[in-house]
Amino acid sequence: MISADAIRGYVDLMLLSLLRQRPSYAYELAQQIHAVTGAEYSIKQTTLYSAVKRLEGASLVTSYAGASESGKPRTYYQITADGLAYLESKVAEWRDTRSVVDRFIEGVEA
Amino acid sequence: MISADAIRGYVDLMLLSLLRQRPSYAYELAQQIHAVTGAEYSIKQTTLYSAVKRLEGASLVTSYAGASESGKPRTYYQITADGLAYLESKVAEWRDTRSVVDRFIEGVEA
DNA sequence: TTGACGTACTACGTCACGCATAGTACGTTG
DNA sequence: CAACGTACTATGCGTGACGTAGTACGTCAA
Repeated sequence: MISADAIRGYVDLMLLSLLRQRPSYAYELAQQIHAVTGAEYSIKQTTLYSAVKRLEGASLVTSYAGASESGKPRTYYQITADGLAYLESKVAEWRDTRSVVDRFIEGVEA
Repeated sequence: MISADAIRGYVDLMLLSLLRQRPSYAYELAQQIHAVTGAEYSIKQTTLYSAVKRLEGASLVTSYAGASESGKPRTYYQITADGLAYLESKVAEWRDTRSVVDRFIEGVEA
């Protein structure tokens, strides 16, 4: 199980990387995160909705109303060119961070 | 340059992994972090002091007064058995998180 | 002698993010 | 007709890294 603290700062990266594949809606994004992490992390509803709003506010995604198979219509999110660029910069930063943290834990048994 | 957001949650891990080698004091820890990260991350004084206090409060490190070559005496920090165990669990969590994030960014150019 | 510099801290406040808690609302299905 | 899954919104909290600021001590150069 991955804690919220451990994943903090990478929710946006996860969401944008999923939206890079194709437009999606909140509920599906949550399911995909659950699946991709092998159930090690389940994003909370509030986290997810506030994250997509944040992304939309920053023009990294745009939203449009789409039909749902059942119930209320859903809001689909689509990555923008800015969002893609942001994703790429975050990925670069992630790779830097990863190599730095790895350098510290060399030799630590776990 | 690694942002504070990217490193957030891993400062304790960095500090404990340094203290695993040998006892040290705040200023030296800051210098080591600067060096190990290749100057990509410089921990701020306030961050560092609040972090070691947090670690001490959680009994993950203990402190003792030691002489300094110049100026005021310094506080040395030493990792405890609990601290070592905590470090190992954090390393395990880091490895999980790392593999999860990597899974998301597969195929993203940076 | 003074003042810049490096070292060694402390106090206080700010901000963002992930989450807890709670509630609304709609449609299908048993 | 109630339970369930889906599709959200509102409010507030805790934590951690940081900004800003100040104290204090010693050395060294001008």
